[in-house]
Amino acid sequence: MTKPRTRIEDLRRKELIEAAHRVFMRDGLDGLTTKRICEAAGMSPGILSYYFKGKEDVLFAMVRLNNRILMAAGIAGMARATTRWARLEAIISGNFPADLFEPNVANAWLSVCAASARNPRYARLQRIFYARLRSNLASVFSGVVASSRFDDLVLALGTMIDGLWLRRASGEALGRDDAVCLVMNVATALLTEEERVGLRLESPRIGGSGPPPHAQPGPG
Amino acid sequence: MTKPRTRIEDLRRKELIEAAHRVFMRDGLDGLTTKRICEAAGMSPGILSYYFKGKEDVLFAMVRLNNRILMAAGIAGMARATTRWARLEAIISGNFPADLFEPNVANAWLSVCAASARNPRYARLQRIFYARLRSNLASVFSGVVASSRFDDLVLALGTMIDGLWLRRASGEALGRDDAVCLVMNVATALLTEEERVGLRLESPRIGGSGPPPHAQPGPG
DNA sequence: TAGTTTTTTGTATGTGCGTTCAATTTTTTG
DNA sequence: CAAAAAATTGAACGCACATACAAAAAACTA
Repeated sequence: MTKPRTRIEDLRRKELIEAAHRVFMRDGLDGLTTKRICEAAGMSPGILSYYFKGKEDVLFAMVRLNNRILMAAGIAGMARATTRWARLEAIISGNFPADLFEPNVANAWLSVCAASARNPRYARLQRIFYARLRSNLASVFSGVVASSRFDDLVLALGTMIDGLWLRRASGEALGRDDAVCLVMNVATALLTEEERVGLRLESPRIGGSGPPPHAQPGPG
Repeated sequence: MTKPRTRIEDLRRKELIEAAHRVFMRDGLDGLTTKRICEAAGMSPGILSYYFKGKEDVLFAMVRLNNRILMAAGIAGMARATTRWARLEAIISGNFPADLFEPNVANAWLSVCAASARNPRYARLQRIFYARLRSNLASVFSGVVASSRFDDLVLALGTMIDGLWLRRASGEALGRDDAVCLVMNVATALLTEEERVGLRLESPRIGGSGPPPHAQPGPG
């Protein structure tokens, strides 16, 4: 045993991370200061360095929380999917959670994207997300779409999802339903008639050796 | 007459803006400080406020320069296009200039996107760019593609271009040629056979009442 | 309750930033 | 060339930030 962590320690950590997340959503990555975080948590400014090594630590934990929230929001629809096509719809739909696909959230995510170019830890989180999307789509397409075309398909859908989030950050872009619709249209157009039939007819293998049926909401 | 601008004044302005652009590309938006800008221009730190009202002014001018560079890089291919299809290819291709579709440039652009959520001036520049892409695509599709489908088409292509730039910022994404190829594939898939034939056969109206044949490279 | 540890506070410190400005150098003018 | 104007310098200022830390408060223990 190295450390006997107290309950209060974990609690304060969580409170600070959640406070950071609130400030992050409200003021963006630039407006995120230690003082504001502590203020939002109802604590004294010095408390942060007692529970964290520094600001970077809180930031990283906060981005992870953000990712977890985005992911959790998307899982719901997956369970009800009984065909591959429905599963595809659930994945796409899960990438645009109704209450999260909003300008401020999108902009926050965008800031992290921009920052991850010079921050390996963020870049790693992002890679994990992309990999999960790919894995989810693989569970839909494998056996129906030729593997040679699979890469392009994943890339096109993923890129489009990213682009829609990016535009959402500007505030004047498509809303959730239109975004889902657009991606589904593109997916439909990219598939052959034969493939579309295959996706509609076959039942998905649930609980098999394939990847877990987790939605992959939000691009980062 | 309000101001008798000297030659040296315009020259220094230009030098500072270009220096800012270099620093911007090298250190990102966060690493862009007045000191570094002046240093890159080979001048003293105080010079900046002599030629500009403040840092924000240089920043804005720099983003405009960045846009102008991106635009200029894409015009080339347009002139040689003789069919609508070739024009479409030129527009898409022009959105990924060979020497500019690089991680650092993409990341710089991404920073501006993120910042434009809280900066009306940046947002305005971005809107102009989107409008121009739409206008360019309109000159390709009008008369061949039903206007009811035009919006979706523009949106899909524009979003995909944005997404590819976003991913390019991470450094591990598609290169220029693959990006162009992917967007063209999507464009092909979204068009009907009839429309594709129409685009290939008809000659584009150049110098007509349509929009100018300017490429629209880079999303912002 | 008295002693000990844990937790919280508020202030202090150092750093880097944008900006200002009087002094200095360079250029222009008569 | 001398006087005036323009251009440039480099140091100084105020500010906001992340962080450190001694003092105070609270919680726990025996």
